[in-house]
Amino acid sequence: MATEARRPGRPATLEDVARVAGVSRATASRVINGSPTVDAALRRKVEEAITATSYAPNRAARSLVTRRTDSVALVVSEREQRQLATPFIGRMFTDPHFGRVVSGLLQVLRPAGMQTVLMVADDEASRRQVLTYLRQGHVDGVVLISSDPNDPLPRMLSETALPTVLAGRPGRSAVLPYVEVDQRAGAQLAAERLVAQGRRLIGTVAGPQDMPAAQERLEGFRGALAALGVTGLPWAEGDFTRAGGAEAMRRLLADHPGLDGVFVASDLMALGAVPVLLRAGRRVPEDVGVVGFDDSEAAEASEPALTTVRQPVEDMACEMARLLLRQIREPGAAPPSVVFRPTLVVRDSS
Amino acid sequence: MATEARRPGRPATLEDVARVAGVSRATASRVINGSPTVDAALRRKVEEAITATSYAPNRAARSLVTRRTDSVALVVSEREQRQLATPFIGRMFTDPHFGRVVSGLLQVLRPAGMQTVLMVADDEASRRQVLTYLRQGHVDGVVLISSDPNDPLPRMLSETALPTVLAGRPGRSAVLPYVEVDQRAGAQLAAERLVAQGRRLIGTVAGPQDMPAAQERLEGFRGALAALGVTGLPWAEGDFTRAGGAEAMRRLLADHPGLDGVFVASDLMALGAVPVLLRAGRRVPEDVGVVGFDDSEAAEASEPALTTVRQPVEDMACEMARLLLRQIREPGAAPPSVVFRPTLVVRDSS
DNA sequence: CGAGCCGGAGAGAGCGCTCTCTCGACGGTG
DNA sequence: CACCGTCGAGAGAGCGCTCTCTCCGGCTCG
Repeated sequence: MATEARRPGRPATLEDVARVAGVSRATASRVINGSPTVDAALRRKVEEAITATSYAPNRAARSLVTRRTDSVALVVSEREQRQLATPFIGRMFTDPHFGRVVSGLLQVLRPAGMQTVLMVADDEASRRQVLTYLRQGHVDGVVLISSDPNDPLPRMLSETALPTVLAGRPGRSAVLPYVEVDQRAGAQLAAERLVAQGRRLIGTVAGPQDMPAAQERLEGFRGALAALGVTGLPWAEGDFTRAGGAEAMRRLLADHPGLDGVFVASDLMALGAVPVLLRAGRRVPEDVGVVGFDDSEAAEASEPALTTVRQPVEDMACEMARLLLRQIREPGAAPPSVVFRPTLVVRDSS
Repeated sequence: MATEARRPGRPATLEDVARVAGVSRATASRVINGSPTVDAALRRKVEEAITATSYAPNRAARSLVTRRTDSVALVVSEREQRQLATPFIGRMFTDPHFGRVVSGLLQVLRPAGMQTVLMVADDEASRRQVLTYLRQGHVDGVVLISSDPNDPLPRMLSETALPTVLAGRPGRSAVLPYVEVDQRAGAQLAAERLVAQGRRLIGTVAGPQDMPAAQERLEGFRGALAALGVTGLPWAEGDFTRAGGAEAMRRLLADHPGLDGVFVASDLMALGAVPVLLRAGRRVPEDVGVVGFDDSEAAEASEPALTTVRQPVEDMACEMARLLLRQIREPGAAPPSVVFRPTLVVRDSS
């Protein structure tokens, strides 16, 4: 169209829009930012000009003056992977759980017009780099997913004034809002299920005991069993991987061959643990009942389908995004953390 | 430190650095951007000032004048998911394959100082939104991962001048560079393996035949078998999901109970197909050999461990990032597409 | 010894936008 | 009829940076 491309090859600017609409730049800006003090006729003209020039605001220019960027960082913080030969970045990315979190976040961030910048911190250097980036005001807020309980990033972030939300309670104390599932309540659901089925020789494959979530699942499970009159909980520690779950199950079974029920603190570990039981000649659920944790996709696909404690991961991620947006819009008071109630999903394994 | 924070609460600017170093803004800028025409003594002073003020350049301001943003978009384009009750964004995120791609991309982008912005296009509106964003110059380049062969986005992107790389060959013709594995060669590896084991009643669970990759795997497999003297390939179409693989396997087995070998066009489908065979009383690999495609993590974990055609996903993603960076640095000529050679990973299933 | 050259540094414009300040027009009031 | 308040619109500064242009001083060369 004739009105377009005053300067060849460059996208239209507000100046162009104003000229086409026959108004000042300020008025065009008012229309774009929804100011109420614009005459209806002029507003129409500006809107037409915007269409005619296919104008879209330059975020860099806007951000320069407003000090907002309309984007947030999704920071994935991982334990350093020194032992790997190939420099493999972001092992967490291949975890479907992570994908569910991303999906939930985008569900809220996208309609809010927020862009999401993906960053990984997996060693001292990258952590510094990420922090510098964040501190420099390139994003309005941060969602931090950390798999390392000793991660210094939460504390470092809490020292900046940057709005931040954590996925899960941080290992070290940091006064940042987080979103998490009630681990103890989840463990209690598992305990109640197994006991209700008449199982009494119950063990658990726990997660790494330096992670708060894993600790709470173990303690919560032990406490719930005790409340139900079952004491003396045998357990083995896995590392939240499939292989780790298998290994822990093997140890547990060797020490306690009479087990008739197992709470495995993650579905992924359960996926490793169940075959160990089967190969040892135990039928699941007839001989040994198994309850997992997460309700990941793997739970449904496993053989037999896994009875498991469901975390509403997507909902939790949505809530994280909402908490973050609230902090961004109302600076100052950090919103309270949110703890979700887990539910039990009964399938075949118990 | 005393020299910091000339203006309270705001990060240091180039002006601050210059003042602290006792030079002009221009010289400070030269040092930061590595201009060679700076006296060594001044350079030192500026570098000290940078440290003292913990200065980091404001990207918005820089981008405003350079028209570069030092960030690229990772656009995930998916078929519209109307049928879902909950607005579930980005089902692809939960696919470990996607995570591997992200990991590979970051491996190259991060050292290059490029930020990665995550975007999803899953319907007409979001596609337009994404395109507007991209066209406005908010990113220097685009990596497009599309699961929809009829996706209009590649064509739309090729009409912009924006550097772009596609993951996989696009369904519709678009003159954009892509990175992909040689599908036919992969299918040939599978055919050779099965035939070498003396199998002759060979079928295949193919992928959706509107996807080029799935087509080529089927045709490549058929062609390779023919070259080996095996003709008349029975096949069933799956949708690249686990359940779809199981369903297709069931149909295939019902029509051809005498099968002694199956090429399943993705590991995920194989994960569904193998249990169908086992439940039908076929031993794997004794009665029926199974070869998958992808060498996903699932392949190793499956029971029996899956013999599969390996795609070097991370390497391919690295290459995508490199192609993109090259386009960004040398505008004009789009680099050629790159096709990777697959390899066969022999495990237990065939 | 003076003209020309060149390396190195500073001055200053301007990228596209927002937002304050100013101004004009209009209508209601004393 | 003069005054004031209000509403809508424009003028213009300035966000932090890059980059061209200009200038200065020291060197080489005729």
